[in-house]
Amino acid sequence: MPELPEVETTRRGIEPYIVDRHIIGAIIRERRLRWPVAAGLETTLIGTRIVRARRRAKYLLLDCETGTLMIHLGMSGSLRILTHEEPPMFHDHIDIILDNGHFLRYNDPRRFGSFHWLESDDHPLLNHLGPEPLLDDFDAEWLYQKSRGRRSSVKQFLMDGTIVVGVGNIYANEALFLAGIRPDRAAGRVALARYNVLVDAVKQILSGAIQQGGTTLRDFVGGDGKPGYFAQQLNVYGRGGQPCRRCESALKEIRQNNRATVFCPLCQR
DNA sequence: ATGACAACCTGTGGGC
DNA sequence: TGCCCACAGGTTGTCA
Repeated sequence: MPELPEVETTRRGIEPYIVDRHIIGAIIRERRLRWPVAAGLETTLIGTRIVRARRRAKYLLLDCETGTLMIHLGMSGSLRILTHEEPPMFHDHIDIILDNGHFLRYNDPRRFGSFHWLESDDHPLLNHLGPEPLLDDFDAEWLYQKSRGRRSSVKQFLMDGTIVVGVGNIYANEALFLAGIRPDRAAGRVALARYNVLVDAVKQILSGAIQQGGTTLRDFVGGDGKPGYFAQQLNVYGRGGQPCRRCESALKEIRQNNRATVFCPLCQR
């Protein structure tokens, strides 16, 4: 479920509890995630110290003295801090035990997430990622240049991780609404000036969602176990058939590449 | 190179 | 109440 704001919320939530802590143990109850968890990971982690918690795209990168633990939350993953030991609940697949008695606990019903240990700063999964949407190298010129000749929709283009990372289904819908662009318009037929508006919309939506602690639809919780509050500010996602907040006409819901798309046929062109 | 689609999973909600 | 189907916040790999 997590998109970039939810991953960033998680990172900020766990960071103060894990940075500068030594890992004294790890319990892996279920190794069958998106990719199988490496057999020796428990041993690899023991004794190392976490020096920093970074994010790249939707990956959490826990830099340790001896390497980097790369975590993806998939569709249904969450991480939280336990201040004391608690019996594992259903789908609590991984615990990382810290030297202050705290636990970092990973829960993931659908098991689309992943845990990788990186010896260097480099992994194939990180190699072909596009720019971070909140940094300056994500701009209209980049989108414009990458989109020329593309016949697929601008929404699909925006959700392509080689173009820009971190924009999932919710925020793609929201950003396109804010920018006034129809999601089913061909990416190659959006003018540079409109990509300028879209870039601003993406940045605005994502930073707003981070400020609100992410979007909780049914079960997302940040590192502190609390839900996010951005759902109340969604303009289109999950509102098919309901009135547009801007012009009151009925929002249209369609399906693009098997994902729900909602837009206002009047406000978005 | 691009694009469409299946695949990996479990849980939930709606319709009947 | 219960069953079945569609759908859910992601991403990769395969095939045309």
